[in-house]
Amino acid sequence: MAASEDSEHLQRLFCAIKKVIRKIPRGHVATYGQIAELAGIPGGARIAAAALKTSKPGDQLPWQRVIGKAGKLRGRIAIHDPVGAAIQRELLGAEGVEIGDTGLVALDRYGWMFATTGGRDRGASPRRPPRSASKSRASSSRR
DNA sequence: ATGCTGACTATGT
DNA sequence: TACATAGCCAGCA
Repeated sequence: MAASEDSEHLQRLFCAIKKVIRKIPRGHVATYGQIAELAGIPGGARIAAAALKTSKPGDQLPWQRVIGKAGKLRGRIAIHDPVGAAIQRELLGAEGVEIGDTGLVALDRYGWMFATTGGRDRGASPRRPPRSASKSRASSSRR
């Protein structure tokens, strides 16, 4: 069974990753590491990325919901094609995911299994309107 | 068979 | 805070 194991292993890898990505509920986003971990590949964030890269738009994979741990929209399309980035941003916004002015997604609010499982540490107000009246820094941001 | 790259992440300076 | 380097796993040259 070793021979077929390899094939199955590869198939299972991509299949698991795709499955995980499809499991991402609407209005939420997940990170590569999270997806890889759920797919059975802890630390294989690049594998999840590779899976998306190799996959095609016909796979119904909501790659838009897959972002970096920093909340930054990653992706060859988003980087190489500014139009693609705009599309991703638009799609996420249509799902209810709001993006900061700098293009950052609030994982604290939209993070998959992060806001749903009540991950929030301490009552730090999960919903914290990010920027509002910038200009005056100082303020209490942090803490 | 060996090595580099890559849609990442964490740590160090 | 920002840039640079190391670690990680799989695909591809």
